[in-house]
Amino acid sequence: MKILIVDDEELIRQVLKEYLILEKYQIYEAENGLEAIEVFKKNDIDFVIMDIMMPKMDGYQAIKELKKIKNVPVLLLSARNEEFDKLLGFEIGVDDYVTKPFSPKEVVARIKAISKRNEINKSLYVFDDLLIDDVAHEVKIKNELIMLTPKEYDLLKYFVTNQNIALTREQLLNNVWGYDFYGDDRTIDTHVKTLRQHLGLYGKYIKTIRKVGYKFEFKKEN
Amino acid sequence: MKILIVDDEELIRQVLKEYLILEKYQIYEAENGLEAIEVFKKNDIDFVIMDIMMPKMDGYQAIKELKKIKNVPVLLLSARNEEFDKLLGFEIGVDDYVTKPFSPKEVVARIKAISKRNEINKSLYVFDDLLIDDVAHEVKIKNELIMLTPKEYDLLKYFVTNQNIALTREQLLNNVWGYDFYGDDRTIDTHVKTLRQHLGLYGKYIKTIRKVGYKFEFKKEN
DNA sequence: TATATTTATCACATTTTTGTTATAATATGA
DNA sequence: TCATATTATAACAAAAATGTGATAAATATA
Repeated sequence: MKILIVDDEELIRQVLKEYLILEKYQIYEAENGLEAIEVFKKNDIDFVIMDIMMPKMDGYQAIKELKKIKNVPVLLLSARNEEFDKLLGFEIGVDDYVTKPFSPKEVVARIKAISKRNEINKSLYVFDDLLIDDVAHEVKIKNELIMLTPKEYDLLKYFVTNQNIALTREQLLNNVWGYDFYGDDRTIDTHVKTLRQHLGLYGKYIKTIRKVGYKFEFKKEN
Repeated sequence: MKILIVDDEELIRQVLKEYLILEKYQIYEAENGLEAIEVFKKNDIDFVIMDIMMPKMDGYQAIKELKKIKNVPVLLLSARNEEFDKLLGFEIGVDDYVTKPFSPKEVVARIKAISKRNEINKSLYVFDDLLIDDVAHEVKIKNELIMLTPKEYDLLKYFVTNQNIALTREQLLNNVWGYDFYGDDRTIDTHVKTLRQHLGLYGKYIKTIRKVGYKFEFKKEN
């Protein structure tokens, strides 16, 4: 996980960095808001630790800009409670905050908590032994990697992100193949076939809905 | 479009909010039924996501009250299927539901689906223990899946979307079979027969109207 | 460019659904 | 009540939809 630390005090950045590296996080740094946006654009940052008071562009502004690019969790650092209070009025998406002086351990603990909280947001789908990890772009059954073709993967992903919804062939074509695809409906059937084969036991969770299309519906068996 | 999220768990509200904001919806929140009504009165809400189990005033009550003020589509969140079953007796206007734990993406997809439908073209029909969920394209009786053929399903859907209306065979042929169907009238009878069979106890709610056709009319017993 | 992989389409097999027919059951009205 | 009209039912053949395997076209990769 890539964390971006934004603070004008080098000492603070350094201390945090040390602690976070111990936790296996990958660290990026920035001295002010403008720099933060630069770094944020270039790297696929997962988490931002942001100071409010900074030269050039302050934390408020920076967070607003960052959120436009990608919605990441933000932990705010502020010198005093009053500073933070001002922020509340802005209703920027801040996930948590600590006031200076803080203990690095507290920061680490809070980052972990926030990360857990957003786990629902993660692109990880688990159906018993079937695991679809979209970040890693891999599918596993009983911890064994399943090799899917790109189309099969896309199709599966669309199915699991639209669980329990009857998907028409048209919908599937539009959303998996794209609106510019003018091929045959039956193409889907073939891909569903191969996908089911690859999914083995889990293939049956792709239900056929006659005259309509298909539906992914997982029901735990006992 | 303004969506009101009513749930006592902040995490759930937050997660849903994040996803729905990405879809450009304007979000309002409430922790319980009472608060929901407050917020609902003050703002011109277009859609409500409602949890059943809440302190102070539960979802049942809240929906009833809200519907008095303005008839908006409601998506229900419920912890378990049993909770939802209880609701069936109430015949409140619920348009769709998901059971926890749900995927935020499914909720978004369902909201989109419901929004597309107009008043007449609802997605969820409930008659006591009979449930017709058009998003999932399934029919349940006492929470048991009923297997219908495509024609039976279409026929049933046409019946329930035209409740209490005597439908001539011609109407049924035109609207369920299509205007280009030039077959026999008796075809309907056969499909009504099998549909009634599949609906078991609920089959009787498809009334025969001699010399005319059929009518779906549900009346709560006792 | 050659090779391997992936994708789309076709043709045929299999399964499911549908419409029709014939016959039974039921309702209606004289 | 009975004759008649109308609907319900069951069986079955025809039609339609989906599953499948083979193959050709397209695309990516070395």
